Amino acid sequence: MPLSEHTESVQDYLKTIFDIQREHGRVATTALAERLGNSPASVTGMIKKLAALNLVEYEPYQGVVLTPAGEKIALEVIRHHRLIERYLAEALGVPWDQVHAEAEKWEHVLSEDLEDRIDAVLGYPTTDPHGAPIPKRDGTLPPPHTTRLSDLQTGQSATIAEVSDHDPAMLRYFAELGLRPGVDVTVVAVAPFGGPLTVRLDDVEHAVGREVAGYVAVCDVTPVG
Amino acid sequence: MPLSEHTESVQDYLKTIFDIQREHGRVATTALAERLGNSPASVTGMIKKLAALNLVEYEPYQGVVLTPAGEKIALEVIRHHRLIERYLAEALGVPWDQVHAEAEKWEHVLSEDLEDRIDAVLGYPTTDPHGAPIPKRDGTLPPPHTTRLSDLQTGQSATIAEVSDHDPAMLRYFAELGLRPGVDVTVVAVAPFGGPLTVRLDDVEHAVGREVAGYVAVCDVTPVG
DNA sequence: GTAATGATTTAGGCATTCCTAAAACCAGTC
DNA sequence: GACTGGTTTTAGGAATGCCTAAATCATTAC
Repeated sequence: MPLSEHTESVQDYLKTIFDIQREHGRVATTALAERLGNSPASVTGMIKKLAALNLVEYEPYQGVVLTPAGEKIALEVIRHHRLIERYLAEALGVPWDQVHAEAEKWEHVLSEDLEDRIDAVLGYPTTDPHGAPIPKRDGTLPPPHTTRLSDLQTGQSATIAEVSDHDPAMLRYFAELGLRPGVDVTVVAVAPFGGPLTVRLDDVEHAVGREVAGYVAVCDVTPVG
Repeated sequence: MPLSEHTESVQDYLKTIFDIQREHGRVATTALAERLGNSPASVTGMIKKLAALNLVEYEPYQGVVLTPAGEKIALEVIRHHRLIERYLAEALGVPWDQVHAEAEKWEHVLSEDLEDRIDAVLGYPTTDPHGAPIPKRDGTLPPPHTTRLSDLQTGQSATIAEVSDHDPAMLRYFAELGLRPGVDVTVVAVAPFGGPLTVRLDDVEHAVGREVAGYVAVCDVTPVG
């Protein structure tokens, strides 16, 4: 039953299914294959194994959904991942845009005992360095953010709440811009049809009042005022 | 060439071969199999692979010796292992007799960057919590200790230098006795034929002057006076 | 010198997880 | 209702690393 009973592969599949499921509901084989960097054929094979373990519900050609058991494990893996990201950034000074890859490896070797120690040393944090919430030990996770930068009108202000860490290049881009969780921004201009927008960073060190443009619209935000 | 080019299995084999080689010179298949918990047949198979990679010299029926390339990797793995043990004990408060198992998993996922950060946070330590020396980045490692408790005469004093961590049960036993690196002891009695001996612990908290008997003779020591 | 004993290797298999190529399926278009 | 394009699954295979059982080797004892 515990996390450590499953292979790293299984853990990675469940974690990724959870991620996609939060965005799209049912998880298609191809979407999963793309995110994992495996071929669709391989994914089909593993899906059958997960279904046999009662970790996902699988209807051929219809994609998968996590069972409660699968979701429980996914949340444990994600908790490990985000706690470690936070720990690497805070205790070891790893730049926040580089912690993801490292955590990807460490999440699989973290014992429950060490998880508790790290959690305590950090003072029981609630988010990782990208702003994503850390699941509680009991599997509790707040609902996803509902507003993105692209939802704002020109002139509106907001606080960056969470930055996606799926694409390393985009993450580095955000880091260079100074666009990280906690930063206040104001929308200066919006391209038509939901294209790139320009924002003013209100209180970033070295960049007060600086304006940046580009594909920053995918950030989750908490609107201000 | 770098450590991460090799599988965890290969890393474990090289590390273990290095360990045994330090004690016994040439490494027999059976000795390796026992230490790794694998069957001798499996070990033969892997040895052939290591030989093909030029990491060991292998003469059938004659055991193996590490090549310079193999030794380099072994020392990197051991450096990872001991640095992590030290880190777990010092930064996360893991009891010193329990760090080994945890480090066994973590050693394989430590990047060079993180190795440097951990090394710096610890202030560039030279030994792990069992008293074993941490190889330097360039692969330097001091020669093994030459004196064991069992080499001492009744009445002689010494400082515990290193405690073997191969057997978890024995390690727990040492921890319970308070017999850890840095502790000063005096030999009170010696059984004949190199059997168990009795020592007085001179400066252990809660145990000043306490005497313990049993198989404590395997500890490495630095004789005093 | 030969025979027994223990160490080592070979032979044959199994589990995991991935791959490519080919077949099957599904949905939207004409 | 058949076609077509994209999605998904099946079929067949490869690499890794482990196992047991059976042969082979080396050494020690007599």
